[in-house]
Amino acid sequence: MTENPEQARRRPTIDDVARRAGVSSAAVSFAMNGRRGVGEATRARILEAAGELGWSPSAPARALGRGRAGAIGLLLARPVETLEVDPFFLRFLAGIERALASTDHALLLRVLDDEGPVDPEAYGRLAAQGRVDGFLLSDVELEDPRIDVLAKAGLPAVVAGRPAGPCPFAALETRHAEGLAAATAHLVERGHERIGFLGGLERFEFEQARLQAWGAELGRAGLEPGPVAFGDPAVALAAEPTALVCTSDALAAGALAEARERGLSVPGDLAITGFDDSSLAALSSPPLTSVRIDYAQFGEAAAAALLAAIAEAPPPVFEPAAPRLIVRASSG
Amino acid sequence: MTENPEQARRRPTIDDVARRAGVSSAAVSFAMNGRRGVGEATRARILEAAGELGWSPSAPARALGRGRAGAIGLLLARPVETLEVDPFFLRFLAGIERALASTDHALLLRVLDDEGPVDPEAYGRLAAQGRVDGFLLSDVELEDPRIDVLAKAGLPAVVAGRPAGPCPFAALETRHAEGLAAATAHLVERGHERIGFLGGLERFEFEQARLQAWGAELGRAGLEPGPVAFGDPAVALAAEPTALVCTSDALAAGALAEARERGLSVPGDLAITGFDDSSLAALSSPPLTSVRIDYAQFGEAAAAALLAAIAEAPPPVFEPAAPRLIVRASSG
DNA sequence: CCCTTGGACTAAAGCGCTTAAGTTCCCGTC
DNA sequence: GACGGGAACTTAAGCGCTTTAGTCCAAGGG
Repeated sequence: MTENPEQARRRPTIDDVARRAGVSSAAVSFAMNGRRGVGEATRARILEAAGELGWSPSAPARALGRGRAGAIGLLLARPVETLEVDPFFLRFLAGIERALASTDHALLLRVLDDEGPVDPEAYGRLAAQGRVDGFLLSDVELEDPRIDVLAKAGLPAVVAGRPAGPCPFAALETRHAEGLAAATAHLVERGHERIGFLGGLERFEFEQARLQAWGAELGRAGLEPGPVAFGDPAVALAAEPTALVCTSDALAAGALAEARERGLSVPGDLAITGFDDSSLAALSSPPLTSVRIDYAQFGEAAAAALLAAIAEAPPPVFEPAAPRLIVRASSG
Repeated sequence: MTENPEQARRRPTIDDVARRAGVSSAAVSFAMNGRRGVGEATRARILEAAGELGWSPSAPARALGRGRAGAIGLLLARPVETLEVDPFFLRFLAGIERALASTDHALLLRVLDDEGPVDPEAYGRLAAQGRVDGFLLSDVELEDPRIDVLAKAGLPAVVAGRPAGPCPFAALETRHAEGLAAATAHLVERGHERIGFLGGLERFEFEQARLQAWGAELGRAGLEPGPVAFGDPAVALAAEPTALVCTSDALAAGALAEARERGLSVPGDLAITGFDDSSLAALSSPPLTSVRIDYAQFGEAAAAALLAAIAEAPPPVFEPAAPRLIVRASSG
């Protein structure tokens, strides 16, 4: 039966390839994994046989054999509406893919649509099932429970952001805070003296980092800190700043709408800067001054770092690109 | 060695659970898969043992044993900038996750950042590696090469959209065209007689479907078709329509900017409708009339259909929600 | 009382790889 | 000319499940 050459179409296995190349299956395995122990000619013959049969090693079998899933996990816990507005995620994702493309790791994505903090269970399950070899963490919160959960899971992880507490994993960060400082400095340069800050969700570490950057920049300029608000443009405008630094374009667009409602002209009565240079920035009116961070590079670096950690190799260095301030009409 | 109770911490296996529950590993397998052949009491004992050990079946081992990956694949081939602007993808994704959450299938995501059509290779590779049990196809193009590739791969697939050619897979579609017709009808009602159409990429089937819906609606109203353009708002405005139906909010925002440049007031000189009700719609000025399609429901249904196909079960019925026209200032 | 039947469970053979531990064979060495 | 050593392969034992083919036993039927 199993030797029947007329067997039904099934996926070829390593043995089919071995037979066709006239070697043992171990030789095929060696050849496919670039290990030494196979001669040049033999290797070529094996690869040719594999090509002719259209064979690729079975990922599950491989995973089982070497105890590695060959995949990494990314869990997102923001509500969809937030993801939609925020270009971070997709750019970061594109970067991850770029890093993964050269290896043959896959990306397991899980979008947890819940409100509130991530269900740490979800990580544990994926880890317990051996579906992934490691995790990428983004949207780090100040008190992030996921870090503990992952530490217990025994899998490597890489944090995209700067964890507040002690953290056993490698962490990468962009120069986003510097970008926010640049936006603030830009407004100072324009002569503003009452510059407010409008952030998103207070619990995210990056919001806090940006708040600090804003404060520090004002300090450097010898200015009093302006009003600070999170989430609500109305609150931000209530204190009547002459300029407002926002941590996302969506917030800035919200502030724009609020300003319009109050009869304030932008940038005349109120200068506004956004963040991330999303499509909103160029298309809103007036177009928003914004800051562009290379999140794709960030994603690529984070994935590369994770792959290195999985391979127990030294982590690659990450040189985050400088943020770019893109000045448009909203800041005068 | 292997019986050493003080062995190093490693993930528990089915045998550990079996031993603890005092049964064979087969019984554990049966219990975990809800098959008959284990008594109620035994089943409970097994589940308890599994819980105590924190054991979940290994996904790779399972995949190998049953010849199923336990994962589905979604490949995206739009350039990132497009994905960013278009809320379809994330909403669709959220829906998929909703469907997957109850089963224990994982989602393998691949973002192909290339320009141009999808590299069909990418599908083949994932299939050949046995990483996925089926595919979800979106962004169907008129002449879509992926359908042939997938048909050859021998894996089930579900098409989110309406394939133009013959297609061996189940296909689902929303009532988006109806939504575009509603937007058109809305403009007709407002008294417009010269209503243009501005689409995105001509090669997508859904753009064509919307173009047709627009044309049909105008016909129904006894109006001549207005100017048609793809991609470029400037072209759309050159023919001086009094109203413009756009197939995305980003296009509509572009048209808005173009109108402003030409000194046209919106909606006074030109009424504009967008599509998808993205964050852009509410935040641009004037806010955009738009159409909301329940893409999350769509994603959920598509994933459910795929899971059914994989299980060789009859496909669930999909009752696409009615599109909702959201009228805002841009249409008068 | 024997035989069938079916439910509860076990033994063991895969699934398609990887890899530790050989086995050959050849080459260089003293 | 025997011998050590290394490159090129092979053998076979896993990896952790699923599943087929039993085994065993109690209950029911004749």
